[in-house]
Amino acid sequence: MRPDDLPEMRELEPFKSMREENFAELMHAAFLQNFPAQVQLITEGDHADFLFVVIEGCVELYAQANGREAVLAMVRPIGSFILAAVMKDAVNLMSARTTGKSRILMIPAQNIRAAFEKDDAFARAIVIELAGYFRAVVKEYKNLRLRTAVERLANWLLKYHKDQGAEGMVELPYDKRTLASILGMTPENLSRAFGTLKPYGVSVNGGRVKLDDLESLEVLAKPNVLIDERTT
Amino acid sequence: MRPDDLPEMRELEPFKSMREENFAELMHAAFLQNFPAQVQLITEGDHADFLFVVIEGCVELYAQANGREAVLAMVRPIGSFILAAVMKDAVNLMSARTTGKSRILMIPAQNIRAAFEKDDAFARAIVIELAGYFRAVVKEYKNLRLRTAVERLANWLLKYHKDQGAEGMVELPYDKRTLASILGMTPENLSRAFGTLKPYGVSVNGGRVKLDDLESLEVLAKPNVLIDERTT
DNA sequence: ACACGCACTTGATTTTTGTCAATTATGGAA
DNA sequence: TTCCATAATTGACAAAAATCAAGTGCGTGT
Repeated sequence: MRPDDLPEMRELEPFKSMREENFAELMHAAFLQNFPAQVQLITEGDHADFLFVVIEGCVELYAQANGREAVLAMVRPIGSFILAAVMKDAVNLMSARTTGKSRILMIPAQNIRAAFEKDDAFARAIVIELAGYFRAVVKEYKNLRLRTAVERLANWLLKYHKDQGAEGMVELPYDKRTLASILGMTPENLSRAFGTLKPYGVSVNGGRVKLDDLESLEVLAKPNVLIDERTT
Repeated sequence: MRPDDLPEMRELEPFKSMREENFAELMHAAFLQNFPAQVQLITEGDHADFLFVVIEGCVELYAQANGREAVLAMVRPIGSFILAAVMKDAVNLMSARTTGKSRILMIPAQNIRAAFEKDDAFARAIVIELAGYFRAVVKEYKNLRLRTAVERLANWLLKYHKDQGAEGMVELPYDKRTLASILGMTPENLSRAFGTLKPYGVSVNGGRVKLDDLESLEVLAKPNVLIDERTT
């Protein structure tokens, strides 16, 4: 790949802080691939051979055990995944599949690690990146431990409502079965959770959710910066 | 503090990789404190002013919301906590309290960040440290999402059984209410979970648990390296 | 338009987990 | 030792969530 094919990559942490020559070298080793929907990119337990960067489309990170499956996160442009496994030269803890047509940059793990050894600024940027990832999972964990399913949905709605301009409307970014799994519940339970939120001004119409009474929804949800805030 | 007061600190990642002068400087800025049991060391939401290193004793990391409380982790010698918050110069996502008499090293956050800027090897060691933390939380998250309470207990027993020499006996390292919270259940439920494990050769006597039928316990638990292994 | 498949919903039921209350250990301190 | 506070257990019950089984609705392709 040519280093200037993806100017937005250069703007992305942790690549922003890299020395030009190291960035160029990394990009030369990388592959930019187009994938259709529902392609398995990595499987949990496999060795992490690439760092993945989602340039376009959407990727679902999930895990399986005991006949159960859980969606752990969705990665949208421009976001990377399995950085921790790459840095530790270890196996993936999650699987990944595209949920729609996607354009994905694959950077060989050994090149990432080589750049990490060579480029001090890159190494430091990765610290901040990983610290952010760590804190994001801790928040997800707290969300699951400290809230019921209805509370998780209510807070999810408030968060995405703010993201989407806070105009009394939330557009669901994925289908409901995926949303249910992200929120740690079954699709049936998500339907019912929407039902219990009706008295709080929440009305669903396909992928559109109308929020008519934010005050009472917030009373129910009790949003918490130490769980819901993305940047904190 | 004198740099040679704690030789074991020097052996600990990420301090092992530090240049001698930087380590000495860090240690000079640090405080070694003795705390009795049940002392609140940090509170979630407060700014992270110190990196904590448990030298002796035990510290409980926990979080609260919606009138609920969850123990997220126990830190034993020699382990550190809130590294991510220190690196990001952010607020703590968890609270911490001593569970018994403890000796704790407190290193001012700005000194950690200064050493991080100055010492390239230290910066790189922190990457590995944080990547390990990240993967540990992901495993905890998967444990919670993909297993029932009884399965979590069964796997916890198998893990600690191996830790303690695999001699058919597990000594509980903390009281049962704490263990219950670590496993994401109520104390009442933990009692009942021990009850359901009785047919699988599990018998409890105070803080001692006897495992008489590891084979059938493993059939029930279905241990998974991508959840239960500490190092992977 | 029609039929088909699929996502979603709804209802009935079970399982799992939490809550409340009452007992029963258990481990110091006097 | 006895007493006391606390931890742990047990039972009855309630709530939350999962499961199973129909249904409904909706968009696509023919």
